[in-house]
Amino acid sequence: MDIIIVDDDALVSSSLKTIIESSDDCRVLATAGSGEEAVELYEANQPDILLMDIRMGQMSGLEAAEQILKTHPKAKILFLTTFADDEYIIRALKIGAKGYLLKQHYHSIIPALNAVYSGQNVFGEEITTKLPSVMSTNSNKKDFRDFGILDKEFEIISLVSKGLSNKEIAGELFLSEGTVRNYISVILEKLSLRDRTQLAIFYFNHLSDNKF
Amino acid sequence: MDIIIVDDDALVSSSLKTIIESSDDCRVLATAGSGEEAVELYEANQPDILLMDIRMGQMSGLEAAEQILKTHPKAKILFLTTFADDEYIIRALKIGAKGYLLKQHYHSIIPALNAVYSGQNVFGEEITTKLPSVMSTNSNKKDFRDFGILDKEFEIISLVSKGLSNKEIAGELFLSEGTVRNYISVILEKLSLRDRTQLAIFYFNHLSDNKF
DNA sequence: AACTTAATATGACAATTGTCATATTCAATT
DNA sequence: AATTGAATATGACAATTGTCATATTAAGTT
Repeated sequence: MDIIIVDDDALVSSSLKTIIESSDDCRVLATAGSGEEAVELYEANQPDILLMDIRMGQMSGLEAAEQILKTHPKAKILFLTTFADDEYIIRALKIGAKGYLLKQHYHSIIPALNAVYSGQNVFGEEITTKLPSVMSTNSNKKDFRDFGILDKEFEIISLVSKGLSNKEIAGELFLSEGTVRNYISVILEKLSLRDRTQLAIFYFNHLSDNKF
Repeated sequence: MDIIIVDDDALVSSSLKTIIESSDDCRVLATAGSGEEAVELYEANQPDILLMDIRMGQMSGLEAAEQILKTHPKAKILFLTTFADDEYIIRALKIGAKGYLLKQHYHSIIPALNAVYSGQNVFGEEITTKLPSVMSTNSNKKDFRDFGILDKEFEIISLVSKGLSNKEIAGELFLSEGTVRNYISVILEKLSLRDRTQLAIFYFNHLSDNKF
């Protein structure tokens, strides 16, 4: 299958090229260094797959993709980036990209290309867990520890996230209401949040311990 | 890589087996015909990938997956079905499945398996186009309508669930702060909730726990 | 024109919430 | 015994929130 690689870092695109051409049935038709160039090269070469970085100079990969898909709705565009950014995922999906990989996993690039070529959509491991409204099954307060959240604080967070008021939480944990308020105050500070509602939302976005 | 196939239709699983074993690096360790059997076989064989139908006799593929992932969080489970149903997508993602394919595409099964094996998540063509809508706020409207929630109210709910204050919501929707308060008051009444935090929780619960 | 309805707004009010500075208690450490 | 440091508490305060009763306005409808 024919592939075009787009990345503003020439080192990246050339090593990608090496990796990809190590597979018999992959050919790299060209490499581009910008979104504008990507559009041109796509027109000229009509590759099976366009493998493109998202963050680039002036025209982002997303914009380039949008433009290409406008004239070639069947184009298979696969994004490749270092970060798993929620905004990007959603936008990439909306635009109609065939997937979104992380650069780190170079050994999984070839299988991903094949899957896309055969009509599938492919997403890097970390992606699925980040989809809004979708939470991974493995619960962990490790995430919270990363923010310096203590066990007791975590307990309070999970009660807030069940919808309890301060008074109710106090009753539940045999603390005074004021103490609970203090805890929450500290928690919000640590997580740079403003109020208990944002806290609950944060909890739901980071955890899946949810049984109500 | 080692694979176990689960489908209550023996014809399907045997033809899948044939397809998969046509690839040199795939071995089918076993085939199961029910969710219960799938759990047992997984325990016994620890395959690299479990390829499983969603709709089956009494224990659905989703339930079986949930159970397996409880004890084997790293299990790679790939669903395979005839329908692209929103509910299923959400549920499968939430559980932690590695993907979701459509039975129609025989030729793309092997590439998909390879991609999953190498750590990617794979979704059939039709899936991705649905994902954005599934993730977007629109998808839940229906659920909320069941509670008599109007469009305008839903808009406010989703802003509350993003962590905005009344003032911010007012700014966003060009309403007065008081009006927003009134709206929320009505919403809480309709959903029998007490405050905005419970509302956000309710919202998130309906996103992720969307019906079994 | 008169009537009705939906959407929006206001003001008053109490309750809850979050912040902060300052205790108190108790256990561990020196 | 004295000191330290956590966990917990208190009170004062402002801001936010939720409730409610009551306008106002614009858009239909009769």
